Amino acid sequence: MQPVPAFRILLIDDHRLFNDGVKSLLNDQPDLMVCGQVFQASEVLSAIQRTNPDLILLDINLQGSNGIDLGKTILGHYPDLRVLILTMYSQPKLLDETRKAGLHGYLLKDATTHELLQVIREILGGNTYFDTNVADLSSTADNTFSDRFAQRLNLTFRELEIVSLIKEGLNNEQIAERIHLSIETVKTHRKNIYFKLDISKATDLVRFAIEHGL
Amino acid sequence: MQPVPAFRILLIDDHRLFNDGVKSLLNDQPDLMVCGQVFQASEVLSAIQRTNPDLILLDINLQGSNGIDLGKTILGHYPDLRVLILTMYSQPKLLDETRKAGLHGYLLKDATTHELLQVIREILGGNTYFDTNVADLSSTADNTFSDRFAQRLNLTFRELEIVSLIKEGLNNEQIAERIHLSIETVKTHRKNIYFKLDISKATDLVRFAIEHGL
DNA sequence: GTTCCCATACCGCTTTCGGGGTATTTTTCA
DNA sequence: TGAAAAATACCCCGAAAGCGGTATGGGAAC
Repeated sequence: MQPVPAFRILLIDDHRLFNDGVKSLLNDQPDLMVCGQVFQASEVLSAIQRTNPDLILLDINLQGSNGIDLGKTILGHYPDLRVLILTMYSQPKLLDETRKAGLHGYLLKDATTHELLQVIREILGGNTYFDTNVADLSSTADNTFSDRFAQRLNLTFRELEIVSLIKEGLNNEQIAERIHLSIETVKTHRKNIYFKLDISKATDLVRFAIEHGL
Repeated sequence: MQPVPAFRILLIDDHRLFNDGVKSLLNDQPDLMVCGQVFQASEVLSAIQRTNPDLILLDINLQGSNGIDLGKTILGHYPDLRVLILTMYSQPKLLDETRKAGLHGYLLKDATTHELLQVIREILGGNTYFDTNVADLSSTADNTFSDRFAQRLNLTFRELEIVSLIKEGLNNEQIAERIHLSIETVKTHRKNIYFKLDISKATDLVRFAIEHGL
């Protein structure tokens, strides 16, 4: 019936409806088939053994564990498997962890179906894909984000340092202590940062910093 | 072609993949059809007018706004519409809010497809359905991401609303205007939020909100 | 039917932030 | 070797946030 065997995909997501929905979407594709669905982290390894998948779609938010660690575990046992993280979390930190864990992709759940299919085929073809919508960094991120943003937004290194500390929740006094400056200097830097980013308060800065992975 | 016209269903969920998945599931049913998909709260009313649905499947966690309020608004404009909340949040309080808002159902996203179809038909038949699996999660604090729920569960609905507005960058005055409260009340809520989350300032809150997808 | 929680609202007081400046010393680099 | 940019530092002042209270009405819960 199937002239070329389809790629086998295992879905791991404790949201059954999402799981079912993706299954339905994927099974519409002639070259892809869902070989199994898992709703709990504990069942993953046995399901892999049973269903022999080529690719695993893995949610981060699993009951009892987190998807990135689970992905790492899976690769430890089955190094040839491809693993794509599929998540609602648009967090550069998580994307970074995913990359560092050696997983093959990170896609947001608000991607379109078309994007999902593209990414799946990309990964099955041996490439990786890390959603650029998570942060403004290209898929070939070899240099630090800071450098890129420093240039783009004309933030100096000192300013970036202070952005980072503000993001961490330090106030002017704490920042001054931490990097051995006068509070007044910190305030000056802060003012300059606000001016350059065209914002007016710390909450804006935190949002900006997190959204841009600073 | 269709001897009996199918019920028309409008999907509102900013997770496109979930949206597409459910669409695919529903369109497999002869008596149901997805008449439209909406990814943003702002587009809902015009989409209803355009697509003339019988039932709306509504996520709670829409960017910026919240599904329950949106559902209430929808019923205000279209009282004959049926609205089913479809959410990942297993919170009795939210279920309760849904019921009080006069919406017709509350189903968890980890329901099975079969359950979803059953519930949809139940609601289209004039009944309501409120998921009995909605558990008090206060006891299950085990995995990495449970803090997202655990901590969030301590926040009341009003508090969550204010968290969201603070995250958006509004100050007390603006929040007070937006949701028609006294500034003093907003300050009180803010204090309570800080206490519950064990933080002390707005930047901490923004970080918390973003990291936890609020 | 009383107790607890939530949402509402106010007061006073202190600290921090944000916006307006100015100014000196390094560093960079053309 | 100069000019520009970066880093440092200070002043004033008003606005906002944060912290300590107290209080009341309405539901929900038990």
